[in-house]
Amino acid sequence: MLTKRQEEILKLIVEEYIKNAKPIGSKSLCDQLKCSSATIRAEMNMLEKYDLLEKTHISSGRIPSERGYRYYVDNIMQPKELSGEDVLKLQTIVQNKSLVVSDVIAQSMEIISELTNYTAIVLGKSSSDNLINKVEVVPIDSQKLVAIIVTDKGHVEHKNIFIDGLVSGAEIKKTVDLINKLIVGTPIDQVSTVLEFQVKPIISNYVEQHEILYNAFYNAFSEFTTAESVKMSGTKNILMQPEFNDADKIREIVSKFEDKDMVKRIEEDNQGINIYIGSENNFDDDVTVIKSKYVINGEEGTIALIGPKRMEYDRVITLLNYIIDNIKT
Amino acid sequence: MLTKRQEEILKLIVEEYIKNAKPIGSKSLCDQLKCSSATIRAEMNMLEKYDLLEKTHISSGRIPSERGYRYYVDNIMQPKELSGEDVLKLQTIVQNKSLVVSDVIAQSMEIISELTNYTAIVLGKSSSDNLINKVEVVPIDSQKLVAIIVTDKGHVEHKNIFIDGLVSGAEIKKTVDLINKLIVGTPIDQVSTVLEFQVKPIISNYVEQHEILYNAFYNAFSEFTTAESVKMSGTKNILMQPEFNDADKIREIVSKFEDKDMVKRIEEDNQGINIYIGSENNFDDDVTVIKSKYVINGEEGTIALIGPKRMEYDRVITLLNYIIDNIKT
DNA sequence: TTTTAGCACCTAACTATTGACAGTGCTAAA
DNA sequence: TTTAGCACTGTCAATAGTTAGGTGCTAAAA
Repeated sequence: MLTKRQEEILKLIVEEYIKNAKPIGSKSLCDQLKCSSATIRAEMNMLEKYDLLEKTHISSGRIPSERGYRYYVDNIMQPKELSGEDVLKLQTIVQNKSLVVSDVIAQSMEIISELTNYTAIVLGKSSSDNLINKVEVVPIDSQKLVAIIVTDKGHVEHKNIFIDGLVSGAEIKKTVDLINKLIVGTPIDQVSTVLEFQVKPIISNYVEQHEILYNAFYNAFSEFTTAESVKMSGTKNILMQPEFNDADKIREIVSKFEDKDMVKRIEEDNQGINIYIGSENNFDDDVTVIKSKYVINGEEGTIALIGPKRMEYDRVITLLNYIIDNIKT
Repeated sequence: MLTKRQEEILKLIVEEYIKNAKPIGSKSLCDQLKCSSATIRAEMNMLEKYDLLEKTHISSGRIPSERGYRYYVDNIMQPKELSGEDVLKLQTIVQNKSLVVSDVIAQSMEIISELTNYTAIVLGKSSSDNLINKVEVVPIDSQKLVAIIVTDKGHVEHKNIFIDGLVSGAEIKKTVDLINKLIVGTPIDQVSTVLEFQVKPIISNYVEQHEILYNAFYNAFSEFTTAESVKMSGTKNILMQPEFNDADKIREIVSKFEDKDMVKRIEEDNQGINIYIGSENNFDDDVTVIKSKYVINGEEGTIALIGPKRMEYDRVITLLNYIIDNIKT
């Protein structure tokens, strides 16, 4: 158990380090704690024993360890009031009624990325709550079609279909009508099931070249469900942080950002704001990932901010909460 | 005018430097030129006077200057045969019939980016050759619609429409039918003209709340034409080059890549493969941009590769030419 | 028992200094 | 015209010295 004073010292060190990214020496805390540097050094020593502080070298000032940040986040940090400026910028997005939910989220995260100078990520997932509202097929030429699916939440996805053989327009239209009749109202992740168990058994009764057509549509539609969107903004921001002042480290992070599989590992399962400091996250040991799943009115996905471990935790949490709380259509 | 031997020396230096990014000393060329290092030094001295070679410091070996690369590209370089491996990888994309032209280009450039380790950019522009094939509007709720435009070339774009007022579904449908009747076959960049001069004058005859509806659709559709796509692949590749072994330079380039306005400056007006070495391009003085406009079957845009100034010019030109020549639907 | 002053000690970061190395330009001879 | 020889130059890496900002420990003070 930490004493009051130890907590106070930890708090001061974490907050100072978040501001300046420079190790904090004992002398600089004398004023605020009204005691000598020797006393503070003794306390720092204890905090280092508890693995809450670290030194960069044997005679350097202290910086928070991962556990130190964790303790700060769990026990010391106070929720922060949003500054008027921050609210103002977010409000204009959040209250813009002509945007669909997914755009509100994407644009809000862009703003937050600018406000905080961290990197924002939005992982969108077509929720199973999205029901097919309409399927439209537009012929391009004799062998190519464009299939468009619109969901009840306003999602639009399209896919090119290549018909491997000669099929008349009338046959295609019959197929589309059949699919439309059976598929409207289906959750987007069950489209291929409906195709297989409802469309397939009866398509041969109505359509001549049913095999070619069924296969073409099945291939196209089976991929709708897996479509996940990844939107990033401010990728450069985190690279500007002084802790990444190294060509190879920057390259490493840029590579990870470019690797969509790596970015998708950010995906979050738990509700609420979750914080993964350094090795706690599965993206990069030198960053903190703070993220939240959202399920808003049928939209589902993850919003995340990636910053240095010395992130402005209180501010970021408040900003993310503002979004989660205020985007409800 | 350069002598045969001077050209030979320039050629060797450029090609060697492209391979290894290390300054070339006079001694290393003795074998290939069958003369002493002193002779070569004298020639190098001439080439430096002509501003074709540079030294990194007073007693270093030589590297090509921008003019040196330019001379090499214009006068020395020989077109390169495509290696079997390169062709193989590109063929599978180029010959994939189920892809629309824009996807073939995007995917080919991805491959080229991997093959060369440079950064590939595809700037797509909805060409005025794209004609509206179909306009579809799907209602989401009482105030939101999704409008979808499909062109005859298979482009799909969608836009959310927010109706600022209470309008019945029947009125909306009347509007859409009217628009559809008048707009099909219109070049995509003239949609707003058609709306203004053909739809606006008569919409009041058919639709009750014509002002609200006209404005909503006009706002949505006027933005279709400006939609330009920017696709990049292998952004990290160029950062891996040894000449960018500096945190700040990497940050600068990443920032430029993230700035879409900056990337759009890559856009090319001229036909054919064009090469902009260092300060010749308007993106970054330390890179070479090699690019070409393409107009293929109604698709229009720019493909570009960004690499270090010591780019494998011959190989890149051949690769880009392969794409331009082989993608014709 | 807690706090403090004082001191020995530590490391990073900066500044020279040095020698080896790889290259140059110039000159005089081939 | 070419070449060998030589003086010269900048980079790089290793080494040493200095300073600044910090520490831990101890013995005395509160």
